Amino acid sequence: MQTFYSKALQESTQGAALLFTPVHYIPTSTPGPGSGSSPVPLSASPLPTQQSPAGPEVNGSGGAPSPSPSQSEGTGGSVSDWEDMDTTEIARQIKEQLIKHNIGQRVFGHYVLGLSQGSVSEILARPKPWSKLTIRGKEPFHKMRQFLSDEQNILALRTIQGRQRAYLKRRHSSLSDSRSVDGGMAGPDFLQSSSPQHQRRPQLYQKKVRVVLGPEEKEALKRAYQEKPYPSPKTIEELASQLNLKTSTVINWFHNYRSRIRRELFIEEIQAAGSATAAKAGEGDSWDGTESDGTVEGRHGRHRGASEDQDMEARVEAGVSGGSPAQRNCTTSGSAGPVSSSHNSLFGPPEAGLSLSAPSRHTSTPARNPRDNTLRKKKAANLNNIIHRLEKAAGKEDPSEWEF
DNA sequence: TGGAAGTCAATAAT
DNA sequence: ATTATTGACTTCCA
Repeated sequence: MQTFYSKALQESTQGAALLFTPVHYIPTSTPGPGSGSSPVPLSASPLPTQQSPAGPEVNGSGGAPSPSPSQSEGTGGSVSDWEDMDTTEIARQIKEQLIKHNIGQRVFGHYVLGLSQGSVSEILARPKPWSKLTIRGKEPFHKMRQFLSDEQNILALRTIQGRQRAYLKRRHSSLSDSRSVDGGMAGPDFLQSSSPQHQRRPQLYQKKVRVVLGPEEKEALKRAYQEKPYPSPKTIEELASQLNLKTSTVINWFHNYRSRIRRELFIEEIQAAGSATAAKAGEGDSWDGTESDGTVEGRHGRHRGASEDQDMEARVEAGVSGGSPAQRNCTTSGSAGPVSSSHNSLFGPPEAGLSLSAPSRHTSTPARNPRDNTLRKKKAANLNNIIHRLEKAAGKEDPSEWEF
């Protein structure tokens, strides 16, 4: 039924035209390269989400899981918020389809979701539970579900992917000497967000250089985080100067880190909910058992354990198992020492304890007594974090308690 | 003003 | 070539 694009095949010469009209894509900030020549056909192709409240029929073939339409669940009945969705399941099905049909995340993201490849990767690998998503965050899932509802969608997308590859291949071979087929008008818009374009018109804009924090810096930041997930401006300043980073970088790092840890916790929640069994075993303290000890770890071990690489964490964690941000922050913290001390700092005003000092060299020091230390630190850090959130929630935040 | 959520986009890893 | 990671940025909200 609801095909995303109806734009049937096109004539188009260079295969530029597509079956799909990319979902609306509104470049918020950076007028990227070619923004002038409208890189992405901002076709106002109506968001599937918005127009048809995914009626029951959606369930049809794709088999997208769609629970009973339990009218707007809380979020103020916005257009795209009608019913619950099993985000994990949807993500799973999408991944399955993409793999099965050999469709890349970039194409899928561009034409179906209106998102970048990186965003698609995240959404598919770590979908947040529906209840934690904002209206905006739910949109991709609505689109994905709708996408799954009609087999034609995947077929059309496959066609596009095929053309794209063919085009790129052609270009590659015949364009070795920077031809200009692009000159006039960039090739297929699907190239829009890909790097090749940058190479084609390097002049148009300055490629942003990405700051890459070194292992020591990350290490120090994580330690700092462990002591204080919400550092004061003063602390941030100190961190920045000590690490020789811009304060904005430090601020961003904390934002990102907190955010990513939170996401892990969300994910863990649903997993935990899924398997009540584990609950039994773990017992003990709900806070640590639930929050970040087991599941998150496992998850991560699978997802990024390998890539955690460059930090010593990898090694230390190896002894334990995985390496989620959450876990990392706990595991990592201050190498051997902090264990006990970190405990203090967690509940007391640790300004003093904030030691960015020598990032304990990772080269050696594998996990010494990993399990014990890491677990304890993990719990402590986690508790610290949770307490903070509770404090906040309770509206009784006491700066003297949490800020230095 | 600051934090959270959501993304982008550079780039590292596969 | 594709996917995963992650620093930076935008938007929204309290």
